Amino acid sequence: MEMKQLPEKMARMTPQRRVILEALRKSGNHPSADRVYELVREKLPHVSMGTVYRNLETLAEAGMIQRLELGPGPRHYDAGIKEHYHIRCLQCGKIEDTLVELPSGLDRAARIKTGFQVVGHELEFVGYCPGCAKNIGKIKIK
Amino acid sequence: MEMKQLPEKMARMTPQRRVILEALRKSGNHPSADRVYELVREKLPHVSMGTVYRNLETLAEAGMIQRLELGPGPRHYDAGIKEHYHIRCLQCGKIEDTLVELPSGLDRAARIKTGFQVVGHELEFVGYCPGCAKNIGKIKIK
DNA sequence: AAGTTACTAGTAATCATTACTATCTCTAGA
DNA sequence: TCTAGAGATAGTAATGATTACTAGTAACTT
Ligand SMILES: [Mn+2]
Ligand SMILES: [Mn+2]
Ligand SMILES: [Zn+2]
Ligand SMILES: [Zn+2]
Repeated sequence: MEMKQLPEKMARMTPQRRVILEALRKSGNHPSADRVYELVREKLPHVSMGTVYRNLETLAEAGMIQRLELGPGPRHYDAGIKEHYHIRCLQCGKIEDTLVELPSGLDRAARIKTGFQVVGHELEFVGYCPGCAKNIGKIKIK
Repeated sequence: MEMKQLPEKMARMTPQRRVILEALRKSGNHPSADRVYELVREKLPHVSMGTVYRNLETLAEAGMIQRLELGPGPRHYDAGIKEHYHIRCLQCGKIEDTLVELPSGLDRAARIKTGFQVVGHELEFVGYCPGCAKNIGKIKIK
């Protein structure tokens, strides 16, 4: 009897995959792949960068983590999977959750305006985190 | 007597810069740098990729065009500078304007929730364009 | 146990972007 | 008008992030 326990495209929960998922969950914030790599290496010194990328991809594909594709620079990952938005500091790059709500009919409005079959949306706020904000103006930007 | 006619950081309107701006404006859609490069080369066969990147950056910095940093893949540019949102086709990558409105207090709400000094936000819808939507399901995705 | 598939480490390759360098061009005085 | 910068350019090298490839290992199926 065959039964599919793990999501599509993820046949096995390997040690590497498990540690990568753990690392992301414990990190608290929204690390990029190479930050996850650093964390994972503490447990698995021989892990390869490719394995980290591949598994972050696989986990995201399976809906167990979220990819954050917005903004410039490297991609970031999020252990939180329920929809929520983020704010990014233009100075230091920090990414934090932003618990604001959007009107529910938004995607429907987009479908009506564009004729696209709308799957969803991505939203990111940008600004300066408290720490950086207090220094803006004091520091000369280059 | 010194007088600054052009926006900060853009001292001169060179032929290359002008053609790049023209190309973006005439393109209608939301090209990436290397699409702009193709278009510009029709007028200036000897233009270099670096010039295209540098000037798109400069023009954006000067507020004459908009950079679209959303989603995966290369950066895109937009001759339209008033705030509006976009939708991206997950199949073919096409980017179109989406004329929906967001509640006005949104950035303020984000500031209150996060303590960040909020500069603005970026929003992108994702889905399937009419052309691609009608083929989804018919085609085997690899 | 054997065959099959998923996965991994290590490395090479690719893609998008930025940096560097020598040369050119414009412009503001002298 | 001449000239010294500053600004810009073409061409190329370098970088950063990600993906692809390869040969070997581990796990599942029968
Ligand atoms: Mn989050
Ligand atoms: Mn637009
Ligand atoms: Zn900051
Ligand atoms: Zn499409």
